Amino acid sequence: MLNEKTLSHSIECEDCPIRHRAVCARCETHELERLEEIKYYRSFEAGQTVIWSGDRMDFVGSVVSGIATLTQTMEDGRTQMVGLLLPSDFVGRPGRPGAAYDVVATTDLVMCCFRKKPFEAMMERTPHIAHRLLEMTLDELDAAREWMLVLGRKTARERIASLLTIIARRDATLNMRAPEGALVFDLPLTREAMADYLGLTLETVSRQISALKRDGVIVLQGKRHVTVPDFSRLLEEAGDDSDGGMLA
Amino acid sequence: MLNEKTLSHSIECEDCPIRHRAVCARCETHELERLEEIKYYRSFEAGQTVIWSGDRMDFVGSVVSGIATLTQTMEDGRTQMVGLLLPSDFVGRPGRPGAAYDVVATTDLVMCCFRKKPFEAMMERTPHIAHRLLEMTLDELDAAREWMLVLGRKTARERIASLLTIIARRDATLNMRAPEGALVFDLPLTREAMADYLGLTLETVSRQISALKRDGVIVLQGKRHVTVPDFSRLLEEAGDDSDGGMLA
DNA sequence: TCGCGCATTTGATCTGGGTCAAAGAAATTT
DNA sequence: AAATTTCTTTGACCCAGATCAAATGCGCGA
Repeated sequence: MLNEKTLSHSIECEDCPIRHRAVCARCETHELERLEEIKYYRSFEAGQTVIWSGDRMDFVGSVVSGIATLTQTMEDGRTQMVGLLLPSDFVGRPGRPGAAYDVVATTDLVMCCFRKKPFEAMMERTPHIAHRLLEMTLDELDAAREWMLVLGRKTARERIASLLTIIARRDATLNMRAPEGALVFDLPLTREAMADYLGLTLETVSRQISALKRDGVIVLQGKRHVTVPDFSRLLEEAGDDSDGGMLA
Repeated sequence: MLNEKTLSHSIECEDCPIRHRAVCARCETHELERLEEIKYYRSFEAGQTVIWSGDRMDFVGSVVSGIATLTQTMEDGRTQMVGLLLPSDFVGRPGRPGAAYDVVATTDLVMCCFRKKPFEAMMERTPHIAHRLLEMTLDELDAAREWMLVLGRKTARERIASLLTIIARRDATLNMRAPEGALVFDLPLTREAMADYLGLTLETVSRQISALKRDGVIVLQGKRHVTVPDFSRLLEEAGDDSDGGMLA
């Protein structure tokens, strides 16, 4: 979540449309130049694999634009998405040699990367970076555990609503509220990708989205553009009555 | 996992049967005394709640003996375990005011705690502590994501086998191998607690354990004492052919 | 504009695991 | 040792979601 505290501890990256959440600009300004030295950009097309699970990973970085997914695959082909990477999200495991999951670009993707060795060296010298990373990793851990509840105990309908909730909360166009406090956003995932995230089949995803549409919880224009007329209703459907600070 | 690297970066705590994994004794020995000053022990009986989700949490610490669980509960009573705390596991969220989950002792439990404020202050001064905590949090994140695959895609039988695999790998008596490379351990959880971890009902857990017994994958003496005659067979049943370093 | 490929929807049927119910088996208390 | 409670197993039945199959867009290049 891009809250005030997060932003105040971010690097200002004049090239990127987002601010890196990994390091602290305010406290360690003198480190900025060194970070700039080891920074580079990588672009990927939709569907391209950024890195395969188990491969050596010699960079860390953050998503500048586009969407990527972290997925695990079993030998027989069953796959489970274990993370959704949106702009400003961090990728990489400082101190770990290899990638633990497949990282796949689901839309065209731009990443801002830092070479890993120098980044880790800088982390050694700059306590705030380690603290910032710890903070971010705790956030990811919370998100993963929240998702364990979704996967372990929620019904298909609740899972869809939970996913819509997450996307609504994180989508940038969320600022653009329609009248009456409605939320408008685009689904960044195919039905199949949603199914992989939700532990369902794509048919079930499609059916439940149709059901939510039929029941007036959401309105669909086309297949991807979603309007949520009443967000608290959606939260209720998600089986989660904490509004997470979205509403007053 | 208690590997060599982990132990070398642990505090030697002469009172505890385990070594704290939170901080680095080798590099920052001068900090040991300060840690000792803010250290205290807490005991809990089986079934007792250590802390409720949302409550203010003024300590961090690690499990000395016994087992605790992290659980999330929905308003209607559905619960999902999101973490299993075994001896040497760390509890607490440095930098976060409250507990995110219910922590419940499932057996009699002893914890070695540090008051949070001074611990955090020490973390500020001692880079290795932040690094160690980052490392541990990355481990927990991996475990949580691994479990997302279990909850999202595995069958009931595979889930049971996955849980047995985890317990077998972590149980101390694992060193005590029976002849022929068999593994012997005790289940530290009731059928209901297993169900909460696995996203199943206790009846399904019971049935699948019976099935694994019938098929010779495991042998049960009583309800809790388990012998695994062939660990690679168990891994196969878990749908996970990486042996995680257990076997040569 | 047509036609091809892909994403999505919808239908029909099947099944793994949930639900409800009851009967053991241990552990604990009296 | 008998009684009570708690944990576990097993059975019968049901249903949410999977599977298999077909139709319906929808976008894009020729």
